[in-house]
Amino acid sequence: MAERKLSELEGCVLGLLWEKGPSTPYAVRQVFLKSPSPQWSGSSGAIYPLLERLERRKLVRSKAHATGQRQGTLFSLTAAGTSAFRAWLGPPVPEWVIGIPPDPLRTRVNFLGALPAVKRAKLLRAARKDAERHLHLIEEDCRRRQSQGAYERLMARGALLMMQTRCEWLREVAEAAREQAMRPSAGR
Amino acid sequence: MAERKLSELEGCVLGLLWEKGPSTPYAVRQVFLKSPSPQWSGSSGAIYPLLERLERRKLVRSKAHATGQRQGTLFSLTAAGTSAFRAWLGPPVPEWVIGIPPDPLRTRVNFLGALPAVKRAKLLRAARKDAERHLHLIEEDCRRRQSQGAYERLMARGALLMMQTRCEWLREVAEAAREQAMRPSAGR
DNA sequence: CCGCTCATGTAACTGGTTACATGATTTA
DNA sequence: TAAATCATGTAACCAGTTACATGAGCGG
Repeated sequence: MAERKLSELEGCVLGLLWEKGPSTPYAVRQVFLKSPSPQWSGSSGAIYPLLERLERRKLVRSKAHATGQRQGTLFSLTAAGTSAFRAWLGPPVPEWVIGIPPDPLRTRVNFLGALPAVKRAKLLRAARKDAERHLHLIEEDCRRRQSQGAYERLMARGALLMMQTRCEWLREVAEAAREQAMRPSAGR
Repeated sequence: MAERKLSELEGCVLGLLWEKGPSTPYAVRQVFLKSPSPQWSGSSGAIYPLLERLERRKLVRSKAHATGQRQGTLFSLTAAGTSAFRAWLGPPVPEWVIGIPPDPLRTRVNFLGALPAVKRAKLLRAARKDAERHLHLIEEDCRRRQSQGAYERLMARGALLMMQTRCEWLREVAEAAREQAMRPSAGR
């Protein structure tokens, strides 16, 4: 035993195979490409080698699969793959999975003082508008998923709650910035 | 012009130099090492080469700096570095910065159906406890930052709000899972 | 039949990671 | 002075990225 542990993307791909059954690499990619919050590009350069890796580790098995002239490969979970996937899921769930994920917007807010007041206001205005728009996207995605399983729905709901909080927080930030600008001793 | 654009970590490091003034690589590392939500390891293998990169691009300037027998380098922002940093901050802020950041816990919830009910319950119990603990950490960090600048505080507040939402969401998930378990046709 | 999109891949690069090495400084 | 840890670095590795290549299927 003592196999090298799965990367996050590898865990996800195993999960997709579990969820959707035997799939082509292309089908796997589409899930990532179409996701509303794309944490991975879903590029072929990521997926194809990854599946080969998993096959070498016997977590996945491949089967030739041709549609017409075009030939491809269908991948499915092995028993070992299934249990590796369950182990990846947890428990236990590692610390860093529980903790708050990194957020590039938060770090930018940290440095907002580096901008002249005008740019700062402009940034926040744009950010709030875009965030609001993104929120609608997620709401829609959430609604679309009502037909799916309980946990898919709960995941989507998680994204929704996060995005709502994000918007409220941005409102607070913008408000604070506005107050800041009123005071004479602003700007750096 | 048309310089290659800054990575997220590069932007952060420039920001730290802006915030703290001339710093040694070691000092920069400490910020990442001590951060309560470590999105980067802050390893020397990341920071030293990064600063060299930035120096080659003239965004940063280095100065020999010895304390006693030990010699090191002090890095500071150049004018070009300052404006590159401001440009990185935005506006405009790229889409993916606005959108909800990826969250490994959310993806795990998506696949929760793959676990037997007992493990699922156990996972959620542990996750909620750990999340609650993490929340306290962040609350504390938040309190500690009250003395700092407005935007540092707002960043910390953002983290706090997110973590609170995370905890509430986890409660929902656990509740839904409990209901699920009650119904006879559960488990896969 | 021409061009567009679908589907399957490969290759080069890169921004990080972990692990290791080394000498200075502090502490027991 | 021996052990710990501080501070500075280097080297090998790696999981992703973008960019490119190729042929199938299909709509005009």
